[in-house]
Amino acid sequence: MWSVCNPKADGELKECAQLGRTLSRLTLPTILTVLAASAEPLHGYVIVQKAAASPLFGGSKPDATGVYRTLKQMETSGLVTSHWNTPKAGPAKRSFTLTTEGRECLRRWIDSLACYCSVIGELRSAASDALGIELPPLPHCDGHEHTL
Amino acid sequence: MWSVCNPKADGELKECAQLGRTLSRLTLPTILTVLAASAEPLHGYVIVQKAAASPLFGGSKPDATGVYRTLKQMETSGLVTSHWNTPKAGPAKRSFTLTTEGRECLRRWIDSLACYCSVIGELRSAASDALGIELPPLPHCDGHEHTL
DNA sequence: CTTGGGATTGCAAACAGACCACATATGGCA
DNA sequence: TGCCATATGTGGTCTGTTTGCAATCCCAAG
Repeated sequence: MWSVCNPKADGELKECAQLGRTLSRLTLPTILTVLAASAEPLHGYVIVQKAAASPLFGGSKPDATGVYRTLKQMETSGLVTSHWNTPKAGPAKRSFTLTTEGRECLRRWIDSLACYCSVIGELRSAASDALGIELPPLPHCDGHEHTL
Repeated sequence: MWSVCNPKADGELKECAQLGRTLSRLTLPTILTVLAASAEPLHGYVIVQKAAASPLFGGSKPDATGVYRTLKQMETSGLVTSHWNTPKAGPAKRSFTLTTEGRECLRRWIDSLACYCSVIGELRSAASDALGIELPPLPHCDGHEHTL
């Protein structure tokens, strides 16, 4: 059903922890990262493919609608620019390039992500504390071999 | 405006990374943890206070309405039980106790949180990779000294 | 003519978040 | 005595975001 990560069998988790599919606000930094990792401009469709390979989506493609929407919103806020390729052969494609601002934004996201991580980590350790068990080591989250 | 964590000045982050206030799905495990950490049953009002001290909310109280609603939903799904205290003096209070199922659920959440963490960590390292900078060490997230 | 890459819009269900109003109870202050 | 702040619990509404689905369009290859 959802895909962030699945340390246990599907069934066991479904019982209880209702995780969101996408950690719900991480699509944007994922797209930023995909773009930053690429030498050339990419068009939306390719971004969807690449994003699918990211840890966030763990192999299953995110809904293209959402990606296009995010991309548009990113353009209006200046994180990316786009231009149309209208090759003689093939459909028109819109290619997106990261702006300097976009790169800056991603740099900031690195800190934000660290905060997310530490908040979650603190909650996690508080939880195992409260249960009186020792903090289990981070399980190796499989289900997706990440190559962004 | 929001409070998860603020490594930089407010302004700088607001520009770009739109973090949600609550990482949006972590209220439930927070409540579970608060309850698990307490020897006696707690009533809603106290849970709100204690949750406010958790890393998630970083000092600012979550909306009480939401907490009560979550609590109710948790009861119908068997994670907590409640009973009314109607002391001679003082208003009636509803006290919540974690069930075995609730404790089990929290245990599962510990794994889920680990996954969140590792997904975010991977994204973070992919991002700094893509930017060609080295992974900055986790900044110390202040703004709240956590004592759940 | 169907399939598939590529982009976009609209809609609707779902949910989160912030309020507000209400119902009690206690204790303190003027 | 009357008013108010602080506890406590609950219901309702309003607004906004998420998000997935369906439908549309273009073009090319088979």
